[in-house]
Amino acid sequence: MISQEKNPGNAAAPVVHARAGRAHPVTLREVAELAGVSTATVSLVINKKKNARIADETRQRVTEAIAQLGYRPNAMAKTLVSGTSKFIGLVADGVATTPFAGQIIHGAQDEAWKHGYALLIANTEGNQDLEKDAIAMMLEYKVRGILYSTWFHRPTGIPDTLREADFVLVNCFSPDAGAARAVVPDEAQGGQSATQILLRSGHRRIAFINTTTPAPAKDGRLQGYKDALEDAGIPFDPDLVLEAYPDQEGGYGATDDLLQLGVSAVYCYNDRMAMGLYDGLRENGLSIPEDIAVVGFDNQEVIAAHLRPPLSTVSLPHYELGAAGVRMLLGLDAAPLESAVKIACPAVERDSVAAHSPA
Amino acid sequence: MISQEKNPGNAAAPVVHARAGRAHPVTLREVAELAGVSTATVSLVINKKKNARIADETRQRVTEAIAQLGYRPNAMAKTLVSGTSKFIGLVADGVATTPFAGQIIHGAQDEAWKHGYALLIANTEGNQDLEKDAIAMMLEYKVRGILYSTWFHRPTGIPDTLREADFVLVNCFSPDAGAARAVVPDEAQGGQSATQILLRSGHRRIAFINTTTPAPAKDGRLQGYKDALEDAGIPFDPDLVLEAYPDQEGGYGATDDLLQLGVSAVYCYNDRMAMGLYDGLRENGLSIPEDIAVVGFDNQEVIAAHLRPPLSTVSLPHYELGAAGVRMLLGLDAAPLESAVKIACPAVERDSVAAHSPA
DNA sequence: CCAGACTGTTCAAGCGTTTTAGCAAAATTC
DNA sequence: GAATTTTGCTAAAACGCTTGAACAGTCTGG
Repeated sequence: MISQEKNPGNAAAPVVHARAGRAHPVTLREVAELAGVSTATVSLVINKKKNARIADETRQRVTEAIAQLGYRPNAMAKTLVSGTSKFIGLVADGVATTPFAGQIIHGAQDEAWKHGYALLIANTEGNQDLEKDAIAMMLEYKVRGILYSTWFHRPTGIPDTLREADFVLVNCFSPDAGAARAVVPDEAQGGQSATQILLRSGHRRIAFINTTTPAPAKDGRLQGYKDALEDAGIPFDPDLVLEAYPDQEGGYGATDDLLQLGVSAVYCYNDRMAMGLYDGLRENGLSIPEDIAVVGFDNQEVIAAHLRPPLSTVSLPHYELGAAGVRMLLGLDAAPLESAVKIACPAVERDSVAAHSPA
Repeated sequence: MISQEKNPGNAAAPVVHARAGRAHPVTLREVAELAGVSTATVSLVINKKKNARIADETRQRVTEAIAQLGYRPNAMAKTLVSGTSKFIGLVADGVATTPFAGQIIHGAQDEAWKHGYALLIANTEGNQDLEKDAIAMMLEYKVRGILYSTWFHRPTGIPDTLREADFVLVNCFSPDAGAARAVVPDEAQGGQSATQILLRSGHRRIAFINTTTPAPAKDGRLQGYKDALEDAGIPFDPDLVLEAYPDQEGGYGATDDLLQLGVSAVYCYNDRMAMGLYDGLRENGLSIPEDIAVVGFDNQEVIAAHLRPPLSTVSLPHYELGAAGVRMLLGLDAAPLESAVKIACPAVERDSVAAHSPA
């Protein structure tokens, strides 16, 4: 029963070069002939048109012919007729390159698929020419629309050619409001959630190590921190906000300054920083969360879930961004032109913050 | 100069819903009419056919008409005529989900693009039905071929429908040799390189913490370790090989056993394990690389490059796998059917192994 | 038993290209 | 100056499918 049936009559055939023997792909006409009907009828059967009146017996015959011949519709021909394909383009400046941003692809893919669309992706690495070519290609393939995405949340220009298609910005937005539909993560809410994890655990004096790199995330995450403090009735103290380069080294390097602050908890701009900080804290003989509680941001699985102790953080909703982008493109979600739609960054609590430990 | 020109005559037009005003995409015929020639001529000009004899003046006129109308060829129509599209399908069981495996997409994309092909991707999460649909879709779109890839190196079955296309296995292979072209990482060479990093640094007694999970990587990486030792004239000692679950917790958990061994260096099955081991070692007051040298495997950037100290490791060549897969598919690289082509896993030396420190 | 309404199916035009064969005019040859 | 070649361009078929109009039959109701 070793899937032999597929290749009937190949007794002791020599190793037929992998590519099966479909010299001439089966067409509608051939199916029609075998079933003894017109191509129109076959088409009607295949597409299950509701207004089509087809005798059961005929339908049966056609179905059999299709199976027997192993017929596959030619999507290109279909598209030619209909004018638009079942493709959604995804041009990215580096989602494939970046570990977690890949989830944008994943989310977009799943959602697109759900609605019968396939993803056509192009990774441009920020190369403008490549980008232009990629968009042109997508246009030529008559994509339903294009998702223009960036690997980190930022403002972006909109290539002229992009305007020729229906498009949505994902994880980025146009500086001139009203210029384009867009979906981005809600940095402020995320920052607020992160801070609240600490607040809920009883901490009152909380440091924030922000990034040195200017970006919507820098402002948003800080704003969220302020919002959370305000809600808790704690005055914002600018001295508790440090800045460092947003990677492990930056976090590690901020250790000393942080320790000067006399805080019981710290919220880091991202998980990588937190990872570096773990090392710094440990070197100072401090333990997490007993001596100091830590939360990160991004929820970079490979890191956050496996640090010792596992890091409480807030998720950058890449998957959702991709999915929402598709829904927006297809007009399933509301898509205000005035401003970007914000997707929540849900908190992910792990063990770097004690259940309840007033300082 | 704010990219206004594109939409001429829109004085104070109301917010025209994003989608530009291309009611009827420009066709070849329209270009032909404007240029005062036949569609055949326009086609000839566009495709720069070498045998085509076109007067410079005509060519000029056509080119202008194209520019003026903003004509874009309809790729679907083209494909209909030619029979195959400029698509290469990539079906993956989880490359988008997995951080670094995303590089397979990236490599495939770049290489495909280089040859004028675009990537059509489908992430199936291992779902067989989805996979079948994905392949069917690709077949319907007349892809040039399909790359069938897995997120970790493993043997795989070949879906029947896949056989209808030209295909190459990427990061996986068929258990029945000779059944399919495939490209995989050279685990043994990688393991050997990893071990050699340690050997070169003067270590003689080297432990290997292998994974508990059966996989080609498990066997290959062990084999490489043995090979390296043999080359160095060091007898293989099975007692120096431990096993643990291949993540941070596994590495951490292996610390005690490792310390019993009295080795000066350890080679971990992967970077995540090494990361956990770092913690375990540190807790025992040991420092890396002074007290014990460590090398990992995979070169998971986010981790390896940013541990303290940065981890020496060996790269899993995902990008290359994707690229090689495409080349193989297009017949640019030799593609033996007997066995999978192996791609080297290059060593990446960082600071977790001292330059030269005989135990 | 006939007009009208269904039912089941086919005709044929059209989607936007590519491409081969062929035609008229211009250039070249002898 | 006729014969031949070359040049520049076009007609039209083909690619595989969809779809609205049209056409025979078969039913129904009066």
